[in-house]
Amino acid sequence: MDRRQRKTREAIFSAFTRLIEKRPYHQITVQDIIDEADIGRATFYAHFETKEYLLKDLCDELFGHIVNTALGLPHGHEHYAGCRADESVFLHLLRHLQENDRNILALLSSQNNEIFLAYFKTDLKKLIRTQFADTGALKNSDLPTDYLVNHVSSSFVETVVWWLSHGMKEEPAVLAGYFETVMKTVI
Amino acid sequence: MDRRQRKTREAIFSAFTRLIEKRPYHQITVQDIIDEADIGRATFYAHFETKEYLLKDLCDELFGHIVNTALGLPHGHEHYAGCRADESVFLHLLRHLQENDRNILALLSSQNNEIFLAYFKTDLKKLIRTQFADTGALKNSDLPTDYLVNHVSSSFVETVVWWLSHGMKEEPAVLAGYFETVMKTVI
DNA sequence: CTGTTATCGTACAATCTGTTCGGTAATATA
DNA sequence: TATATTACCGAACAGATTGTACGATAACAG
Repeated sequence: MDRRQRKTREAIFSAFTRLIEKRPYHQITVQDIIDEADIGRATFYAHFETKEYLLKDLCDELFGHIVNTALGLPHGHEHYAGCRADESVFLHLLRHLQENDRNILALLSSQNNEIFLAYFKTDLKKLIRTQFADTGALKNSDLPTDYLVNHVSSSFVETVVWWLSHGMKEEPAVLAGYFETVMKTVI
Repeated sequence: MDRRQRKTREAIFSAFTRLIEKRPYHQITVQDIIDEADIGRATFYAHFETKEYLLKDLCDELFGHIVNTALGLPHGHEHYAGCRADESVFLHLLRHLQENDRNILALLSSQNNEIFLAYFKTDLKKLIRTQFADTGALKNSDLPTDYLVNHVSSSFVETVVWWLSHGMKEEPAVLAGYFETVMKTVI
């Protein structure tokens, strides 16, 4: 990839992130992004068809990375340093979030979180399915697997949101404890 | 309230509902609503400051009504006819949803559901708080009440969405059973 | 019957969108 | 280093949307 392309793409991501921390997603125009990134109009459209595709690409990068480390798969980067073999996937994810790669927490806790959370949940479902459902780690096998996978993923996302909205007062281990308590019937 | 005002307001709600069943919320313009409702431009803005306030008012009407019947409070209407005294609040809500007042299910299952679900969840939280948290019906009192209320509300909303996305194949009683199973640790 | 007011129709400036174009400069490659 | 490629710029464009303003009309309440 051309160095100019990389720089422009990064400038757009960066500008978009900066803006999304300030105001809701749907109040941000392509014009705003262009101004903030200080690039030409045509250049933006050469990179992203619409604002929505920009959002999608950013989320793919952010959540794809986090979920892949949880899968133990490399993603162009080394494995997360503070990882311990014996901790649960959920604690692992929480620790990773706490590191706040690329200000991911600001995005999830901003007024817009619904939009980012939808992408987060999608990636999380894949993780839960391969990590739990496919390995037979779910209790209540009389309930539909789809329902259980969805329940676990949604609940974890909601746990993270609750954590953020209260200022992340709890340690990751404590929060993981909360989550595992309410999930006792399922996992 | 002036009869003309009532008619216009209803025409706007109706047009908006019809549109939202066809395409995503953020792809609907005020212009579209004006055309569909067949009213003057200034008339729309005399009723709603923005599209977002229209959404809010509609949701207040829809979910406020449903949640209030669950609370046993009258809301300008008589109590839900098929109500049985011994059934759980959740089963009651599901039955009420199945009746599909004002095409509420179309809204919740449309591509945009996130927007409506946020309002649904807000109203549901109030219900859960007064119905369970304040009456001491929640187990795990060592976990923060906020966290538990949020968990129950979110999980119920997710259950409804899962139900809708699969064509509502299950009877309300069966679905309520699913929900109560995964909630066994909490309620 | 009379005063009030919701609506209409039209018009308006301001903004945003997505595309086009020729010119410039950075880049990859040989 | 020389050359061909390509990403970027900046300006311009039509089309659509937004929110507001106005007088005229007709429905409404008392």
